[in-house]
Amino acid sequence: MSKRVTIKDVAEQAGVSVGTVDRVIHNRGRVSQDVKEKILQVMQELDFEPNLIASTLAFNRSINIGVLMPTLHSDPYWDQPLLGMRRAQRAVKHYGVILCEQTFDLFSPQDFQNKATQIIAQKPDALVFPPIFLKESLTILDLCAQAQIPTILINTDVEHPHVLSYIGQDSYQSGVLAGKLLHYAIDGDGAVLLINLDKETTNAKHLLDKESGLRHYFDQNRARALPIVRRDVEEFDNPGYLKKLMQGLIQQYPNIKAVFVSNSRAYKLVEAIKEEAFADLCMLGFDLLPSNLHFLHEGKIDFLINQNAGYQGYSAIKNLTDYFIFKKQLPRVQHLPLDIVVAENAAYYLQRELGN
Amino acid sequence: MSKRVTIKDVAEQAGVSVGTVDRVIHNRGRVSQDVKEKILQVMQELDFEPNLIASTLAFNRSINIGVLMPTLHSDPYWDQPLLGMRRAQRAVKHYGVILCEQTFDLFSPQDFQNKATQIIAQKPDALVFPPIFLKESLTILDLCAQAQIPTILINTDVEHPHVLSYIGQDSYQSGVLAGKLLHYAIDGDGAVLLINLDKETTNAKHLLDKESGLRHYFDQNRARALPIVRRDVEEFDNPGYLKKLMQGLIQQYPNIKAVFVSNSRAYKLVEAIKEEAFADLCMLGFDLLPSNLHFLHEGKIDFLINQNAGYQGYSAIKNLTDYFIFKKQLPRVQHLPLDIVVAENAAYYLQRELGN
DNA sequence: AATTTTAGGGTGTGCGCACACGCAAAGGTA
DNA sequence: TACCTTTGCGTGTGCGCACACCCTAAAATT
Repeated sequence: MSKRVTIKDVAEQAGVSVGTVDRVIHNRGRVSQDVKEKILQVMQELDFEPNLIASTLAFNRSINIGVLMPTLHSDPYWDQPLLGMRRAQRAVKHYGVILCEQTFDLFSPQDFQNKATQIIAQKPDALVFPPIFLKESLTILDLCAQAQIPTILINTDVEHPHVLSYIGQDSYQSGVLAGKLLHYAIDGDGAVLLINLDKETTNAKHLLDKESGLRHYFDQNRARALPIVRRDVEEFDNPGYLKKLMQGLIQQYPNIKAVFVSNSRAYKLVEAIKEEAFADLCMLGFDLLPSNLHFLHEGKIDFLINQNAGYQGYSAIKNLTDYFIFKKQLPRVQHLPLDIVVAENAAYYLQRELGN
Repeated sequence: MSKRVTIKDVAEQAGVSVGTVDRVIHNRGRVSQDVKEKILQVMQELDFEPNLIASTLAFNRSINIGVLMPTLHSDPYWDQPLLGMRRAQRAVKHYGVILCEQTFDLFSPQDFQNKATQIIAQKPDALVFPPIFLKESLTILDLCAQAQIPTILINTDVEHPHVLSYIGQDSYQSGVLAGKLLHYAIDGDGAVLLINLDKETTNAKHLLDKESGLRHYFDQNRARALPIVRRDVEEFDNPGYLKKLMQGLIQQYPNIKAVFVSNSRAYKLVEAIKEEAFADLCMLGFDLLPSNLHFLHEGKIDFLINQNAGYQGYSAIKNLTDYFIFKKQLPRVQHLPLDIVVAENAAYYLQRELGN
């Protein structure tokens, strides 16, 4: 039960008062050099570790975390990180962590910038956001640097000296992994259709990275390299269009055996073509959206790579708590696992995204 | 910044003192029925939530968690949960969580029982152990029930009314999942070798469950069902024996195309046969041991199913902290994800097992 | 009727730390 | 010499809660 060392013990041992020890701990000055050294030495000897529980209680301030995310329910993927953050907030609210949420239109860079400016004006203790729009995000990061607001990025990384930490997937490696899975799924040869269901306006860097990764995998494995057909589709909300596109592609490239949907919208493609004769293509997509899981269990989707969208948000808030309360250093980059999800192991991951 | 509601607020609002409110919160009696109801009502109205930080500080007691595990370094698999527990302890030590470790000989039921009795005699606040030996474990669980020591099981579940929670893999489902992976890996037909590298003395229930799962998968998918050849090998530490065994099996069943090693010892088999001509078999094993990872990256092992051994331990300690400090209910069964690990996504999982 | 018991409730202290404030001595200025 | 400023350090209070202890009046016992 060896009692823990307190600052009182340190004070006695060093022959000073607790106030002086406290000043040394917080570098608040008003201590002579020799007394300071003596105290530091005693802390070493006694292996003093401050009681963070008592510290948090006495500190008695709340930590306001600014959160800038796409509007809830505008896109099923983007709900997950926000919900993850709220779960995390519930878990650490005892430490006084509060979220200041601000949402923006997923397809409007202007709105993004406006809302970001608004939230910075509130002077939060930290800021979390996904840098969906590259140019605007750099501007915002400059503002944060100026206002000295530590910033965590999720989903997409951006090079900027002020970024405290990036939490998210390794897009390139997820492409490599997809290559491996397609490699297993396609017996013999065939072609792969790579399809980007996204609008031009959004930052597409992570999509390009995935493509590079996929190509890299096949380049490294010449023996079983597969030709890649690529299409970018902005009209992903138009099933008729998707259907015709696919019919045309299958006719043009009859050896297409697998489809790689580079983001979370695989279900949109499946919905559009599920009645077609060629619907038994091997299908690989991303993320555990309800619609994707539905088709995974139906056998219409073979693999989902889980980018842990919910956990990204959860982790961002937890990390900031560690940073502020427990004074932990954060690594510049935190790549989350790329989970290979098939029907047989989906339940566990889903539970993790929702619960906890 | 809406100030949080404290018990003082509740007391004032209800027209009583904080001591009375405190008695109601902890059900310590000495409060008349109507006053109690009044206070409960006020707590509802004000949405009072106790400040767990202050509560923990005032409580000022340590929580001793008894940990009963196989001796460190006797088996690489069994190191992981123990190390995970130590990591968790470091993360929650502020709450006064202390581990009382006791280790036993992995192959001696008698030693297990002795050490368990010893640790219970120390009256810990909770106990965590893997019920490796079924009969002895039931006895221990009876003792725990009698001494009112909440108990968490890891790695293997056991039916017993006193078990607070089981944290570990779903063995059956991991067999099913293995079936799916072998299904993908084997083009056309072939046979699967199922090999148990374990001693009879250890509880083999989870191995049987894995086999059932595997067979179930093939039964459900008649179209691509594969015949299964099964062997139990106790001499897994004898490479020469393993080599001869495999040579004989390949000769007898030339259509064996894949090997399913039902536990973490796949590396022992690979080491024994890596020079052989038939070493390009599809190999599936369990767990991220350094040796397994080595062969995964070398291409000698195709898939590892990660049972999250380290996280099991980590999670057990975290759960008990939640249980004691945050008064959370624990689910009776907590199945951890069955991660499909290939060379391309191994790094992330390894990081999680070590760091965090 | 006198005494003990008990129900019902209040008060005070401490958990370990953060921080404002007080206070003396040393140094500086008029 | 009288008066301010700075340096260096101690003291006291509060964070919200847990719990031991104290107090009063009513009920039970003798």
